[in-house]
Amino acid sequence: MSLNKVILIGNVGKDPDVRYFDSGAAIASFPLATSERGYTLANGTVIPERTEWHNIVVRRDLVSFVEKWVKKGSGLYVEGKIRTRNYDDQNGIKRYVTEIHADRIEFYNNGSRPADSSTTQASTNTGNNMTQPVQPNTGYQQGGTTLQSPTAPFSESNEADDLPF
Amino acid sequence: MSLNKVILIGNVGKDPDVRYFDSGAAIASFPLATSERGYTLANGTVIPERTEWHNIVVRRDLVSFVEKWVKKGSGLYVEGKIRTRNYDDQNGIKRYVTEIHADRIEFYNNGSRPADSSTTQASTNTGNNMTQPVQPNTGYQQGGTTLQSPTAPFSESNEADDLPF
Amino acid sequence: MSLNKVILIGNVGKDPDVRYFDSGAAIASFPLATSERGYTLANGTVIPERTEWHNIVVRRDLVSFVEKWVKKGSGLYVEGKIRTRNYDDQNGIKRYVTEIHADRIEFYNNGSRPADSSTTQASTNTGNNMTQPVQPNTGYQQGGTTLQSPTAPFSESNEADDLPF
Amino acid sequence: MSLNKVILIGNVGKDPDVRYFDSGAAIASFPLATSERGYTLANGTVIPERTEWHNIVVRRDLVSFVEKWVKKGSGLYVEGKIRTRNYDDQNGIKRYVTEIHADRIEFYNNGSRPADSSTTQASTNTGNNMTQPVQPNTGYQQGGTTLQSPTAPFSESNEADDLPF
DNA sequence: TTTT
DNA sequence: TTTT
Repeated sequence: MSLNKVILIGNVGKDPDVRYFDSGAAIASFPLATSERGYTLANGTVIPERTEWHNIVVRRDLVSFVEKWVKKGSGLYVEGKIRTRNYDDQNGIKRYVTEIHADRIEFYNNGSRPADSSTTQASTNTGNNMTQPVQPNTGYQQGGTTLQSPTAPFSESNEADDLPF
Repeated sequence: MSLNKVILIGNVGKDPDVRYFDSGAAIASFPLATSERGYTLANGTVIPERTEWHNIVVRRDLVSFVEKWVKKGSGLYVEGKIRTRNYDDQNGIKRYVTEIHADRIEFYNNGSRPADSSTTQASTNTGNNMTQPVQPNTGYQQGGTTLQSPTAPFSESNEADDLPF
Repeated sequence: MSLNKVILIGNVGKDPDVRYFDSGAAIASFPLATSERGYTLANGTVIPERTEWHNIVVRRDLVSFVEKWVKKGSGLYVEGKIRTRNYDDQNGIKRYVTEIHADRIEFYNNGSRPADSSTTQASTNTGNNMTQPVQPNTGYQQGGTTLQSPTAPFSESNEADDLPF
Repeated sequence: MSLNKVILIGNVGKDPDVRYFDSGAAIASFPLATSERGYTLANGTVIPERTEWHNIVVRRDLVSFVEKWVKKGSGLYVEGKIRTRNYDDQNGIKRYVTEIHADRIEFYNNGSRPADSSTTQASTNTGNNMTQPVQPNTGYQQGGTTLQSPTAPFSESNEADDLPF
């Protein structure tokens, strides 16, 4: 009986870092900022704006989407789960990093049109013989039965799960 | 083992309808629109934009917040649950209406400042000796106006925010 | 700027109804119950348990998963969006039905093992040369680039969107 | 334009740590485990069960609820937001800790009755002249103990539930 | 450190 | 390091 669900809307702090492995697996990562606006209490205390930075990690078929479309400054909707991994730093001390493993990423309109969870899947599932827009109509999500093709066996994606980042 | 959770971001279709009852109870309701943007398929088929209208229902202490701040056109973040009620129409036929009973409402910036789930509760808890902004800094959720009582001033809660634990 | 997101955990009220169309499109639907438990107020008033029924609608690649695994009584985690459609009843009166269009379905352990959003996608993305378990390890979700195969063109899935159920 | 939302269902790893400050502020914290079940890939690779530990932090009026009811082993539903804070360790090196600041906590039935987001608020708002159950009927959320004031008894809010609007 |  |  368990659920681990994260929903974020925020802005990308810098261009994604994308890495490919010999196994064929790939991983992308980038920082995403969410902000709480500041306010003033009744007693005059000023609570300043506060920005939270999230480490977004992307695997499998989401990687190519991120590599192609996500840039510094992009406004994104991200769904995923929390994962904390640990590693030993240069002093042999165990350190922890918490990341958001994304299952779904959508562009969250920078001023223009609305986005919706439904549209996303639809317009995503294209990208073939269609002329690509300068910005994607929508987003992307993990999943899909056909990922298990011989050229991208599922086990690889999961081996990547054990990589130290 | 049950969960019934709805998260919406959209725009208010018309000014809320607010009703008060002899019992002291109050209820507010208004339509909220969420939109999926349209797109064009690879084969040229045009899928038009689609707007979904949700009946938002508000009770208890959220009512006064809605009455005061929510207007036609307001951009809102709404959390709640789905409820379908039925009634007999003029022909004695049972009819069903599905509504979203809101547990939490926040203003979702119309172009200006960001909002965050945390800020909301804070700046909501106003209504005392504080000069009211023209638009609320934030939103509201079920429960909690009385946090800003003299015995538990809000600033204290926030001082705790800086404690190393 | 829009979001329409529903998260439900509940039990299936009866075996899914599955329909196939000449276009190749398919649709499955079933009722899902979520329950609020009853309680007694301080003044002695008894608030009884309340069950909410949701109309779950499933399309595309989720259909075969549902047809194969989902049964009356199944405990499910469902993510999706709200959609209200209308039709004219036998008296020519416009009637409305609100449905949850599922983007993701997972089995939510009936007493046994925990489920998690991540696991789900993983164990789902198999189903090839693997011997099938009596009950799936997990669930399923919409998406996947390769859905747009010639035998299941995307436009068909969307034509189904206009069907009266 | 920002959202930072976490939804967890899991089990408490040890009894909460509760601290009170001179200011009157209080804070509670405890670890919560979510688990992904293991599975076997088509190629025979065994992916073991994986447990994720979350640091839950609770403030304000949620603290007393946690102190009273939450124990090691408790099955909880937790809603909140992600926050990462940093501090300098004994070697003067900056370290980071990511925590989930809870806005809402509910008991998630250990085998028995269902829970629902609505019920929660209701049965929570007790703590007056009512005999307390051994385990709370439900959960709690930020804000709102004072709803059960004489001028706004909870039963009234619920009578409104039956009004045709 | 929890649960199944 | 992003956005407003």
